[in-house]
Amino acid sequence: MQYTKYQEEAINTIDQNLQIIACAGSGKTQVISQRIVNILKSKDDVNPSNIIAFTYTEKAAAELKTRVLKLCREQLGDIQGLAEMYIGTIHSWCLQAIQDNIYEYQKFSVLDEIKLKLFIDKHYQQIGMADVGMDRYTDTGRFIAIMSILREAEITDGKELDQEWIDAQGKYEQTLKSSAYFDFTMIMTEAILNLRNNPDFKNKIQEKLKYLIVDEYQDVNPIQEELIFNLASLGANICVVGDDDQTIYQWRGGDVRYIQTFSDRYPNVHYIKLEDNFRSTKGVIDAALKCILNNTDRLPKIMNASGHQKYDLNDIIYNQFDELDQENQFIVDTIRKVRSESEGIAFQDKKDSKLRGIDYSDMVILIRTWRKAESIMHALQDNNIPFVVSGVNELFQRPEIKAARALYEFLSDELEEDSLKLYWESVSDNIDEESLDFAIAELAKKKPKPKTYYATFSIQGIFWDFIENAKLTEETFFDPGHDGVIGNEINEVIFYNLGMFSQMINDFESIHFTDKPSYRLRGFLNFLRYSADGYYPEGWLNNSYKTPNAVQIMTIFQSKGLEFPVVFIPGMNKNYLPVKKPGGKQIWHFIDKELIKDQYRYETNVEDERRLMYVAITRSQKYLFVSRSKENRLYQKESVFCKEISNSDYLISTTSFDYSDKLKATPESKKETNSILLNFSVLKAYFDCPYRFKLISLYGFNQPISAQVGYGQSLHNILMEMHRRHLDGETIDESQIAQYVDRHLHLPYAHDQIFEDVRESSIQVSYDYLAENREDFDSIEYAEKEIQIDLGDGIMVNGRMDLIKKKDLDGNFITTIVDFKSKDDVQAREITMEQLSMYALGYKELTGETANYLQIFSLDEEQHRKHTQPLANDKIAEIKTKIVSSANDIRDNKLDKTHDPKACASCYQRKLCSGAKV
DNA sequence: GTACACATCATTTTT
DNA sequence: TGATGTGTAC
Repeated sequence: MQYTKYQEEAINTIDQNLQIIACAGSGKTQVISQRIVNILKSKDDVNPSNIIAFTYTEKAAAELKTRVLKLCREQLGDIQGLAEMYIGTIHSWCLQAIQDNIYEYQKFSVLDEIKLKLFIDKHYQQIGMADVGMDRYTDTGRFIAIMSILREAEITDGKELDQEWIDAQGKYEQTLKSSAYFDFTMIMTEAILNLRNNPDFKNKIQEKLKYLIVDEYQDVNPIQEELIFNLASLGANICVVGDDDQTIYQWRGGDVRYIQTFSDRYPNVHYIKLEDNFRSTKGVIDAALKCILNNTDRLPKIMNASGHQKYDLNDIIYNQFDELDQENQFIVDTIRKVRSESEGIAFQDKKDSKLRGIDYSDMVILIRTWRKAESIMHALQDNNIPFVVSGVNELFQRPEIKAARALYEFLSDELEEDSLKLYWESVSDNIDEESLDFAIAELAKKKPKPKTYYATFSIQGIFWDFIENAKLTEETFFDPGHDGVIGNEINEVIFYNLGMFSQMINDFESIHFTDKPSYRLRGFLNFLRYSADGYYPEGWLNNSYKTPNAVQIMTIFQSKGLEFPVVFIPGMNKNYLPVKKPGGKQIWHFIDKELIKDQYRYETNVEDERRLMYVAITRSQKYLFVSRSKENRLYQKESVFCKEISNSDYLISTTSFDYSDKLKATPESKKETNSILLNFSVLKAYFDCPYRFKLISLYGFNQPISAQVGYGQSLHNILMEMHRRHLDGETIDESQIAQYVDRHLHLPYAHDQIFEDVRESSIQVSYDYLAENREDFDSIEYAEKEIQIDLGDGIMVNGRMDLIKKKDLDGNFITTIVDFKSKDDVQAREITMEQLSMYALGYKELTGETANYLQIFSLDEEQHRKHTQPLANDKIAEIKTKIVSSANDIRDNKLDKTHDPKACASCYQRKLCSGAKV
């Protein structure tokens, strides 16, 4: 790999703080990755665990990780402990840090937006929403927004928050904490608080951290900057990378100023600009610059066209039409010109790669708002151009979702039996009538009575039973006459959507499981009507790891970081980009605008929107088609950005251009392998049965919640504290056990009596464990150790080992990997052993050593048993091969049924499966 | 050219 | 609920 002078300089600046301004297409990720490898290479006292790299999304993290690991393998060979390098989001680092170091937080889980909304509505009074004059349900979203702004933003100097809001904030956090929940903000505030006030915590972080790298630094908000500043203050070298022209997350409080003033706030900063764009032609770059130069608030910089892509006439076109249909027709015609039936325009991905014909998946249509997508989708569909869209939320229009909802309307007597039957018959003609009648009859028996015990009523269980009784499987919905959307058969789409419905039930019941059944049922229907609608995406893109060969339609936001040979930016009208402010109730109706420092950042302004336009244009490697037409009343006039880019000499208006004399080649999708990140439990499901994996991981069918949920995890946490404290040099004795149990035992769905019983038995189990194993404690090497395996080719597996023991038998070290099970399950033993041999592989990556024994330790109250097996010599190589081939099958969507009676017998998902053999 | 009434339309999304 | 476009009156 050839680096430019400035890239080289960035890679080699490792003893000084570093700020990199990286323009679009400047090879940023490659530079960061190479710099990390360079640190490991040239610093003898630095190992992977000394490095933390923050990215903004999980996806970006996976990409960076893959790149770093690849370079490490190439340049450093077999290096141990790479898993201990942190590459991930700020949030997950914080969560990991506090859960790893503060025992109380191990039982906590994080509420995502929809569950948080359910939780707040449930605890409306207690949580303080009523006190600030907000209405239940209708204002919840705004309450959430205010809670995050109050805690993530800064308060204007000299202003003070009203007491009622301070109280509400306190109540809100207290209520969440008492149920062992975090919201996204608390993860960060807790980490910062502990860095400041908890010396043990601070020391543990400080001991390790030597290099901190922050990608996408331009999008950092005040609380994140505070965390970064605190971490850097521990004495770490800090490197930030970003482009102030690509700040597009201001609605999260992202503040360009942090990157603009970095060197004022951090000492000894070396400043490097990467101004070579290797992605796009001179024409694309010129158009982008003509636009972004109108922003006043930016760091001075240039952008050179330094790549191999060459501008040709008619590459960049801007057209205006009178009618929307004409505009869409232009898009269709252009797609056909670029890629016709058998040939595509020749394109060269890299300087030295061979020519290939542009294919559908090389083209993207970028939109600012989702309402723009519909007419384009129709035009493409009518012209048989394959396309994929992600983020359309019309799920509740789908017949299978209406039918699933009807089950519960029937249960709560809002719907007649005949109507319910009609709903299901409209999903597919193939449903067996007799089975359907039977399923409905069984369903009718489950109507909740006033005294039904909550734990015997399960919305999820009812759903699964209905599917089983009605004999609904993926095959049922097969319909050769009915086209699914590209890449997916219609039956896959329907089953995916039913899986999404299962997800909705799970989200709801995870908050409301202990509600009285009749009340819970009503609540669920309201949830579907008022909250869930519009929140869950329709399933025709995300149900596979495979990217289909199709034109992609996505928002400009989603396109950040991607590149395409061909980019369309349609609908370029005033009020669309820059977007018009929406009406309706705003959070500023409830809190004083003046209160929040730089409040304007949370509202979009023209410069923010211009940055979006800039991001959109710079996605293109060569072809760029901007267009507009008069739509409805709001969209009559041309966007100001069109006038700006029209100043570029490279931009032409024409509909009669011709690509026929261009060099052609056979269409061929870009070869790129998506990184695939698996964990051990997902892989375990795959080993059992690939189709089971599909139902769980791709379709999202969730098993019903039970009153005992949490017991196994609690036991793990209790033992972990014992082991960890022993490792820290403390003496563990029986007198502490009750304390550990009370700290960790968390059964969110158990009533008082069950809780007491489980508490008693947990104490007993822990007591016995300690008595029987104390002697062994000195041989503990790790307790709850995160491991990660990199199998190359973008395949990564991660997981946690419960316990590693290393015994010194007179100079011979015997290593045993232990997995705790709360129940002795004879059937699952074999599969658990397989899981343990995966851990052995992880252990080898971590330490370079091969474990000797694998042990399953069952913590059954009646009989605590150990099953120990030696690790066979060839087992590690064997399991490695097995994981790689599994990962490749997952990538190719080869997820067939096992038909193995043994696997089917212990599979809960068999209720949804046509191939189950028991 | 401007003031005003009235009709029309209505974001993005990550953790 | 609020911003914008259109039509009308002056």
